[in-house]
Amino acid sequence: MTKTDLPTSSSHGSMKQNYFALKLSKFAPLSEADQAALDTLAAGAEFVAKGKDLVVEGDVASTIFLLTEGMAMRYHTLPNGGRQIINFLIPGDLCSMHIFLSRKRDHSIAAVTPIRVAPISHKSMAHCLAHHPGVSTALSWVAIQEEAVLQERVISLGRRDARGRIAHLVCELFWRHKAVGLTDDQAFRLPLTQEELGDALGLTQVHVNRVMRIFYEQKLIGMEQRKMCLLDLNRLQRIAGVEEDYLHPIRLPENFERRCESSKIYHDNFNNIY
Amino acid sequence: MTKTDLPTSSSHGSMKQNYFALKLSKFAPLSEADQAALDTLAAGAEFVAKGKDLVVEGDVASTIFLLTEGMAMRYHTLPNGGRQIINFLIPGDLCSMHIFLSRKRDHSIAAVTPIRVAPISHKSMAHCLAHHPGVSTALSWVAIQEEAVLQERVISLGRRDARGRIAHLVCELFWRHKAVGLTDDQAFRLPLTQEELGDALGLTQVHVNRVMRIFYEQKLIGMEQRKMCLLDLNRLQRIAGVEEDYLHPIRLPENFERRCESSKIYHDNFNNIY
DNA sequence: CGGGAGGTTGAGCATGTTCAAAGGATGTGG
DNA sequence: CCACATCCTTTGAACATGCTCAACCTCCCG
Repeated sequence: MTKTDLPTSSSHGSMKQNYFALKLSKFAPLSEADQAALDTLAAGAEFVAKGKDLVVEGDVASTIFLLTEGMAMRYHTLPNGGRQIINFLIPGDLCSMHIFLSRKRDHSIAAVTPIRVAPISHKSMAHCLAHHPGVSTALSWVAIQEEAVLQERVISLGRRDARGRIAHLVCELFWRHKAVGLTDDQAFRLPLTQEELGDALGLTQVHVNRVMRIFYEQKLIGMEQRKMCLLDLNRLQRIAGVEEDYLHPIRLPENFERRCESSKIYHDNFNNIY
Repeated sequence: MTKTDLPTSSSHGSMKQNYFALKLSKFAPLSEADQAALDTLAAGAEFVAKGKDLVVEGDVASTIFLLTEGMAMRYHTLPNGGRQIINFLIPGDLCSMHIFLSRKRDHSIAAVTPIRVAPISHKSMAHCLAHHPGVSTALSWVAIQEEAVLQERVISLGRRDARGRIAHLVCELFWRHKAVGLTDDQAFRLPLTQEELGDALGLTQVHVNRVMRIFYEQKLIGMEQRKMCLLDLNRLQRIAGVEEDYLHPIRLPENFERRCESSKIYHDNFNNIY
């Protein structure tokens, strides 16, 4: 399983779907030109083997990566050997533009499955942002949304028990996959080991197993061939401790249109920093 | 203790220190004009009583608040009544510009002590960003740094035990206070109850107490009159699981100057969203 | 002096951990 | 195509960290 096929797209067609463009389009209207620009960015996708580190410290001013296929993770290794997975990346996600902030070897990004990433130079990113206001707007929203997800993780780790954490993570990943069209009804590909889940949730692999076992028995979730199916979303949400009318942060904010005026966004920001 | 004096500035002078400007100046060089603009922003500070909610949902497009004195917190309440404090705000911090993303009553901001906040309208913020590139640059860095802090919280909650979490939080708060000149040698004001610490750290008040008790006995920290003193920073860092040569994310990135070119930053971003 | 908020302490308990071993699944090399 | 190796899951039993409940203390402030 090192150089085999990339089991990402949930389905049939072999037409290459641009998940990045799809995701951004949910945050701001994208013109034909915007779309084309995004396709260009995503074009030169390269293969990276499972388990390989994509980003390590030192690459201070290196490239940004756009994940086009497979799953990756951002993680941190503690002095005692423990690992905390900060979050998972799915197709359409950018590998944090802020990595350069980190110090030594902590806080890297690795491929969880075999993946494909499109390296994007700072220059071409800056160019794209400058010339495609829609993209800029959308990316700003993406950044905000990412922060919201991080906050949810804090809440999970701080105040939810094992059941709640697992239920919540599964829901989160489901919503995110859905946002890029990578769901198949209530199911989506979840190629994570129980150990990886544990490292993201602050639990041991053994305990993740036990809880998931119970979830299976209670027909809350189903899993086969690395495909996870949410059999009772409502109950999962209740276990996760999200309100009845819970709307995931991953969605358009209300009065969205009102706020989308024009112009580049991230753009100057970006230029300034890099 | 509802309307008494605000016990913020560690010291002597009654000259009003602009912590916001001080903080930003560590991220980008600020001109006289920039400084003046920041002073204007921070000018109309209003009093808010301890325990009062500053920001609740619904204030979608309301003002931003700049904390000038005292301590506040961002928190979330779970359906079961539990509370997770996402982070603490100290003088010079902005109350997240992204609150409008949240939904119902979850995720509010409250005053932990009596505080003073300067309300900033979107318009004046936008104006400031547009005309003061240095401010824009610095604010971008602040946003990045905040995300880094959030990540550290995830790591703490996920993979550190009670001792590590407490040691880490205490160090973090120390560094942040130091960055705005609110430390007095190894000491700083920490007006948090053990319950609040627990709610930030995913622990119970009782357990926070027990661990801190041990820290006192081991002469790791000292506390009197709500003033916390780090008696052995190195050992604390080791307990927190931060490397020997640990440099807090809160600092200028290496090759910083190289990256500071010019121009507005946050600016367009901001205009677009609000 | 009395009330309240916050800190301290104890005893029993529970959720989740550790260690260990065995049982699939899957892919590789012979 | 089988056999082995590896990685992942499953399960059990003992243990431990941190929780709950409950009481008491202490200091501040009115």
